[in-house]
Amino acid sequence: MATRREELVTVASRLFAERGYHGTSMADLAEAMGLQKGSLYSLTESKQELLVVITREGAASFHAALDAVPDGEPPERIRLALRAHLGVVAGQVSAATVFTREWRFLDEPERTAFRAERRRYEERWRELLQDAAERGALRSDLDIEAAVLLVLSAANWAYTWMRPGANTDELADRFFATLLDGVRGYATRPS
Amino acid sequence: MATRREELVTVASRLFAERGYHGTSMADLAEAMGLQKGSLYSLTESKQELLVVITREGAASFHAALDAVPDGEPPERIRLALRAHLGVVAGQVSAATVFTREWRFLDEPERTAFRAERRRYEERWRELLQDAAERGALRSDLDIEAAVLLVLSAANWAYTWMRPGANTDELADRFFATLLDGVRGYATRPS
DNA sequence: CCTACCGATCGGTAGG
DNA sequence: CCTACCGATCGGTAGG
Repeated sequence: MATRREELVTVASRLFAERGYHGTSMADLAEAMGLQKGSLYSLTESKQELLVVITREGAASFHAALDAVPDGEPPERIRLALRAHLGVVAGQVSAATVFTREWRFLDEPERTAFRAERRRYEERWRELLQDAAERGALRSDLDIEAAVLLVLSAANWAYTWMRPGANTDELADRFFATLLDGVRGYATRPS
Repeated sequence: MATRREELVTVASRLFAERGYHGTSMADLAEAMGLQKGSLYSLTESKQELLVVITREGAASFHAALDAVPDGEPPERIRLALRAHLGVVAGQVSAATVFTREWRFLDEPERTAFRAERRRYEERWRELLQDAAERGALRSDLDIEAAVLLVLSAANWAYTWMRPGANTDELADRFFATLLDGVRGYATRPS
């Protein structure tokens, strides 16, 4: 049973994702909530505050999903991490969209804090690959920076094509298989 | 020697990329041009018209870059196409950003036309990979859809991290190498 | 390219 | 949660 406050955050996620933060007015939000514009201010102190909570909850969701990935063989962990990330995107496409695309309209100091938080998330992916490489699960001459950027590109672009009902586990596995062995498939064997 | 009209389009690209279409006012554009707001209307008929030309020119640039890729061995062509795309992004980061992120604020019917145009561009990438696969340059069991989505993710996400002076040829080659042989590097050989 | 202006809408507030 | 309102700003226009 969602509170009106929770409903408002959900509605704001949807509209910010659809029309952009600056393309959404408080009047739009009020209409979607079935309220008068002035009444919104009993549920939030400002439009900006809604953006803050949506981006924070987005960050928390992505981190939590990664936290839940069990330990295990290095390359397998990457596959599960990819499943985790795409699962969050599909489960909350609007929030993921605001997190990825609208965060830049955060006022300072939240904007700077957000960037630091996102960097931390990307760092976790780098460590995931780094760790796999160090444990000999990846080719010895791997260009880790390029690989990380490739994985993050796939992860960060996903909100643009993700369908709510998509089978993200299967999608993640297909991405992973392509990344793991490449499109050519007869690479130099590891030395 | 750029005309004032051309200057305005360049300035609009930069501000739309920095602050978003709805986050940029005609007053902002006027200030950046050193004009009074009303004076802009001798250079453009509306703010929307600026968005239309920026996104159109962006589409034209990406297509032209792909057109200029010479024929050749299939996998090599993919590498050069990647260089072409990243070169456009680095050469016109602002326009590429507006093209990738702000196009959704196009009014109809331009918005629908834009989507069709972008789909055509993505189709060219699919054909590039498809062709390479059919000519035996890629592994026989390749998941082409996943590979195309991976390449397009890397291409479409590039505007977020690209630095204007970046060596895009080298970056493209590193992406290509990672994509070609994968992160593991001891895949099944093609049958 | 400027000045002066238009009606509409913006985010937000007061008082109930 | 509503009505009534605030000053500021919005994109755009008229007339020069």
